[in-house]
Amino acid sequence: MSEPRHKSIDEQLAYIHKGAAEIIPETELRAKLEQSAKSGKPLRVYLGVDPTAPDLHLGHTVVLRKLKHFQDMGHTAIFLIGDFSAMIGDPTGQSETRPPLSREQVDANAQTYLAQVYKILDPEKTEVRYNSEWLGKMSSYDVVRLCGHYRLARMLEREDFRSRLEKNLPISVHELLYPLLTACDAVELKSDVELGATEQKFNILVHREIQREYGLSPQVVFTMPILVGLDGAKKMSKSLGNYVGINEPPKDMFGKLMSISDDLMWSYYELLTDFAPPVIVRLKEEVRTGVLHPMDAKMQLAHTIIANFHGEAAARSARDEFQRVFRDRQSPEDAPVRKLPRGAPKRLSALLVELNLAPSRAEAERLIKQGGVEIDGQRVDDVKHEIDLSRPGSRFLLRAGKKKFLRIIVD
RNA sequence: GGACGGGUGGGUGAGUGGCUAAAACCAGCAGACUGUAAAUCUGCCGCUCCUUGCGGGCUACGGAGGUUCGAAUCCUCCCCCGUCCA
Repeated sequence: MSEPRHKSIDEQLAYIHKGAAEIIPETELRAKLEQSAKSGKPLRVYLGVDPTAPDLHLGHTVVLRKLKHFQDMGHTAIFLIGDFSAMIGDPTGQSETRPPLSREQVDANAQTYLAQVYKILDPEKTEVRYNSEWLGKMSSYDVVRLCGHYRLARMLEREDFRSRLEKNLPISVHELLYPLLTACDAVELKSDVELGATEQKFNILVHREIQREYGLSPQVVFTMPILVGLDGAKKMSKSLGNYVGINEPPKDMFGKLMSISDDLMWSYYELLTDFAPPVIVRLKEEVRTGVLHPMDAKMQLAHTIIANFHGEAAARSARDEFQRVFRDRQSPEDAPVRKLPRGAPKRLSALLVELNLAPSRAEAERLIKQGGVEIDGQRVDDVKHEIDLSRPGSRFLLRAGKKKFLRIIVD
């Protein structure tokens, strides 16, 4: 471990502050930073995740990026994989007990998870832990003791529980255990700061209190806002389909990012880029006064985010491609290629389903009828249209809807 | 354990024997307009077959049986959720 080059406390705080939703208590963070500077002992900062959704999207990166900020300043970033707590599942309103993940599943998930996380964090400097390490060893006696440290009334203060009680929705007892068990992580890790999205605030606060119960110096609660998804309304999530995956091809990322609303772009600037706050303010002002076209601001945003994950060159080519296809209305240069076996003519609608461009024949036909399908730039709205698959080597460009292109080659 | 209320399409939620593939709203999709933005307008929105027609078939209102020419709607049993009482 090389000696970290500490910035001044004020500089650190300013850097850390960007995008933060809440820091509780703020004064304690400063005190801890000062203490750390004095003793040369880095702060222990952790982020806990359930390894249940191994495909990361930009929403996950908000908090990861914050963890990286701490790491960049020489503090210890701890990435905690909640392999044990995942089987309880964080209360979500429809919570069910999930079957425990097998060791193999956990390992596999953790590997794909980490591979993605390391696109942001420095693998050399990241401490990775699994909470089955200690939670798996607890006896029921330990659990009872743990529960003794917290009151039901406090537990029911949680917004999610309260609203479910009000709405007469079910709350399972095991859900109450989630914040308590994960508190053991904070105790075990002796963390100074715990990061999380705002929806984790309650849990992290419980962790803080339990740490105190166990005689530790309580951690600082550090929350980041939830990233709003592409629809501009709901939280970014895979199930809502309003997400940008960090492993997606640069071109897809570009298209998706360009489709966000102008208003939303600013929170993306704040939460997904390292642009300094004053720079963002200036951009915003330029757009407001008409000096900068909002689309150009958005392109810069998309470019910056993509460069983070795929590098500068890929970002640039995604941008060029975007302009070619959507501004200049030319066909995409490198649409994904699909080979089809030679054979009898096939209905276009059947082909769309076969190629996963439509979920069902009915929808494929609808798409065609409504003029959403093009072959080599020509709209095809005849439901009965058949595709000739008899000549080997023949090729055409198929477009289904706004964004989906496939280059078809007959084998 | 008892009393009562409830379980409808991706979501909210109408519907109490046929006119209901099931109102309405939201979400979603396509087209127009654009900056592949937002807003707006138009259309679509269970699956499937073909002769693409206000066409045929199949599946669908927690589950399983039953009554009926006909059931999301009535009956029986079961499962699940909530409230109150203990």
